Amino acid sequence: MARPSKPKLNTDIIAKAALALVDKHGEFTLPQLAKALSVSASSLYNHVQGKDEIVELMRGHAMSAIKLPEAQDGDWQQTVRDIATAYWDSYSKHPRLIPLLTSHTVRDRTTLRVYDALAEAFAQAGFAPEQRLQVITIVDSFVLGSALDAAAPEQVWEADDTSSPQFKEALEAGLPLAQRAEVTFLMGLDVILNGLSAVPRA
Amino acid sequence: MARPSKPKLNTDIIAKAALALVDKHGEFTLPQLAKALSVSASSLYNHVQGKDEIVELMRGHAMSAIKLPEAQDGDWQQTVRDIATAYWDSYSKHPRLIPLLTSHTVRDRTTLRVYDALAEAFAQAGFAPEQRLQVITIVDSFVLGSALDAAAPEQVWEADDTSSPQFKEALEAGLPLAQRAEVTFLMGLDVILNGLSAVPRA
DNA sequence: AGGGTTAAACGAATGTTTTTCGTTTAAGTT
DNA sequence: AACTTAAACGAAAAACATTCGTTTAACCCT
Repeated sequence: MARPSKPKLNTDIIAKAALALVDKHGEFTLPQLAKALSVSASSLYNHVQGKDEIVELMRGHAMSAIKLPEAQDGDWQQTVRDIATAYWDSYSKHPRLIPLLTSHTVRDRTTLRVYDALAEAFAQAGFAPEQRLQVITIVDSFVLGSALDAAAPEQVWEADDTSSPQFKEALEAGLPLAQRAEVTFLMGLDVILNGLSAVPRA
Repeated sequence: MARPSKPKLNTDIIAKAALALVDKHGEFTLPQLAKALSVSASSLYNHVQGKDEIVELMRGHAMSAIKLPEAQDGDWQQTVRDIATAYWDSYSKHPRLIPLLTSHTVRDRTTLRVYDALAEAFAQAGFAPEQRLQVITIVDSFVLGSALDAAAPEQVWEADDTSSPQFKEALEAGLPLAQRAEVTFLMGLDVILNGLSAVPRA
């Protein structure tokens, strides 16, 4: 087939199809993707540089859902909570994508806007520039780590005979998986926000 | 060549060589690894099931350095800090390994012992079993997220013209990369420990 | 001591996967 | 109308993970 009247592909179509594969199987290959799009694998290279770029596109797609709260004068804690939650929500809609993202550094604009918004909120909270990068990193690390945790299936922690009773007890008392990740994330976020409010401003 | 008088390989040798490759390049392939060991790729299969098992071996190798503090009666915060720091130290010695680990669930004993130790400390701190799993997860998520942050090269956050002034300011004021990751981790850990101490015990 | 089984290397071969290249032809541009 | 660019394709190259059959040393057992 030669050039079609209407292009069959564009980066958006590619990203969406790849994301569907990752959601379902936790990974994707170019032949798979090409098949899902009824296209030859080599055709993909008319739109992307290679597989890595497709991963980046998926990040952008997953992150595009982020609705950042507009800057508020009032409660910086609530603002940070809103940003971090929106961030986490986007990640956790596609948990199996996250492992693919971690090998790659961020260049996606939507993602970078999150840091902008956090920087503004923390500036408003009175953190000096030197501290600002640190507290942003702390929140970012926690969000990412929590999302990874959400990605891992329940059997992450398999206690065995040698495990401490305190650990086994905790495992048995744990919430059902469905809520666990989100509830724990929200609790951890509160813990961090609480802790941050006690940090002396340089 | 037939069977050699002295085996050229064992799982330890393989893990160490693979880890060296990952430290240097962020990934590894069996041909690469075989070459580094002056061995044919197929020979590796006499010692491991496949590539996945090599990743698990690397996890074990990286984690084997963890020195858990023996249970202390006194200060649970210090105990948790010691555990989390030891955990983070092990991870961050091989930052580029982490992305490879995140797609895999944990079965390594050394790693599981960390959760045992955390469970004991939090039990001592008065957290009920239902809360215990949550606070463990919070700390675990933060450690993992921070280690990932350490893996990302400095250009993680590349401000551009559209970035907020508060963010650019923060980037410029940031610590040099060498210390940044560790200092920020320790600060975040303190923030979390502080926040946790304020959580009402169920 | 000898005979049989296991272990550990190899090279060759298989089946994927990622990527490149040349070809075709439609769309857009001057 | 001619030229350039864009978007599909198939063929094929390059790299990877893995399997298999072969060789021979080491180990175990009468």
